[in-house]
Amino acid sequence: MTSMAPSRTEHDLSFLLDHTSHVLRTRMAAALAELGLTARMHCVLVHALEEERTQIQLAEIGDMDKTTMVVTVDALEKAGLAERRPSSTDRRARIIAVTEKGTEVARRSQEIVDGVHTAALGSLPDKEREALVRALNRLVTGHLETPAEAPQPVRRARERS
Amino acid sequence: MTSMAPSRTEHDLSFLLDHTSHVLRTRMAAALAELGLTARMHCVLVHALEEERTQIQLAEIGDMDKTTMVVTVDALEKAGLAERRPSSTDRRARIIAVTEKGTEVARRSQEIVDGVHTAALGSLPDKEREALVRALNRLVTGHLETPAEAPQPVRRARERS
DNA sequence: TATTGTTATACTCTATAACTATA
DNA sequence: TATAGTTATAGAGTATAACAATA
Repeated sequence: MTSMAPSRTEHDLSFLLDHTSHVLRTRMAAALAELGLTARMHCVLVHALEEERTQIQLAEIGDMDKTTMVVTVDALEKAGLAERRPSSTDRRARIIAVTEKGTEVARRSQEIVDGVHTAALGSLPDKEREALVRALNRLVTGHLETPAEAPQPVRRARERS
Repeated sequence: MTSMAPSRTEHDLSFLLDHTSHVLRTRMAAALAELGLTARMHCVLVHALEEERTQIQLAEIGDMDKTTMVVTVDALEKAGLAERRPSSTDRRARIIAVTEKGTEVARRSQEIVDGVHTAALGSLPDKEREALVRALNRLVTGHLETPAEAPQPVRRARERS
C-alpha cells in the first residue's frame, strides 16, 4: 500500500505486491464469509482432510502460532465442522477430525478459493499469466524465500499470581 | 501465508502474493531500519519533497489514516527530518517541510528502496521480470484494483467525560 | 528435560469518536 | 456546516509466558 517511489508506481514492486495481495485477501475473505469461514478455517479444514494431523502440524502448514490455531479450531468446532480427537499414539496431542458437514463445506470453500484465483488470473493474457505464476514461484523458492527477521521488541515477563 | 490449496502451492495465487509481499516487506523494513526509518516515514519524506503538501494530502498518497499520519510526522519531527509549517493559504492545515537532513536521508532511503527492489527483480530472467511487472500492473489497474469491503464490525461511541 | 495444547494477557496496529481551530 | 489536525481510546489480531498433562 505504502508507495515507495516518487511517481513511478509502475515499477514499485512493494506497492504492486502489497496492493494485489491485499485486494485478493479482501476478496477471499468476503467470498469465504458467505460460508461462515475465514481463510484460516479453510486452510485447516483442507489440510486436516488430507490426512490425520495434529494441531501443531496444522499450525506449521498454515504458518500460524499454536495459540492462533487454538482459536481457529475452537471456531471450527463451534461451527460443527471439525472435532478434536485424542491421538492414539500421543496422549498430549489432538487430531483434528473433519466432520461430514465440514467435508462438504471444505469442498465448497475450495471451489470458492479456486474461483477467486481463476477470476484474477483469468483477467490476464495467457502468456502473462503463465509468466506471473512462474516468476512468483521462482521468487518464493529463491530470492524471497525467507523473511528478514524484524528488530523484535522485548516482552516483559507476566505478573506472578 | 495461509496456504489456500491442498498440496498445490505452485498455483495458489493467494499464497504466492502473500508470501512474496510479506518477505519483501520484512526486507524493506530491515533495510530502512538502518537509517532509522519505517516504510511510512520514507513514503512521507519522498512525497513531501516533491512539492508542498499537507498532512491530509500525504495521508491520501500513502493510503494512511490521518491519525496514522500524525504519529508518522511526529516521528519525522523527532528525528529532525521534517517540520510542520502552517500553510499560508489555510490556517487549519500544516505543510510538511523536509529538513536538509531529511532531504539527505530521503536520498539514501530511496537508494535502499531501489536496491531492495532491484535485487528481487534481478533474480528473475529478463523476460519473466518484464512479464511479472506487466502482469502486476495489469491486475492493480484492472481486476484487483479495489478491495472488497470487509464485513466491518460496529464501534461503540466513546464514553462522555 | 522437552513438547502439546491451553489460558491469560500484553503488545502492536490502526481506526473511530470527539474535540479545537479554522474555513 | 464542513474540514485539518489532534488526542484518547477501542478493538482486532497475534505473540509471549506460564502452566498442566504427558513424553
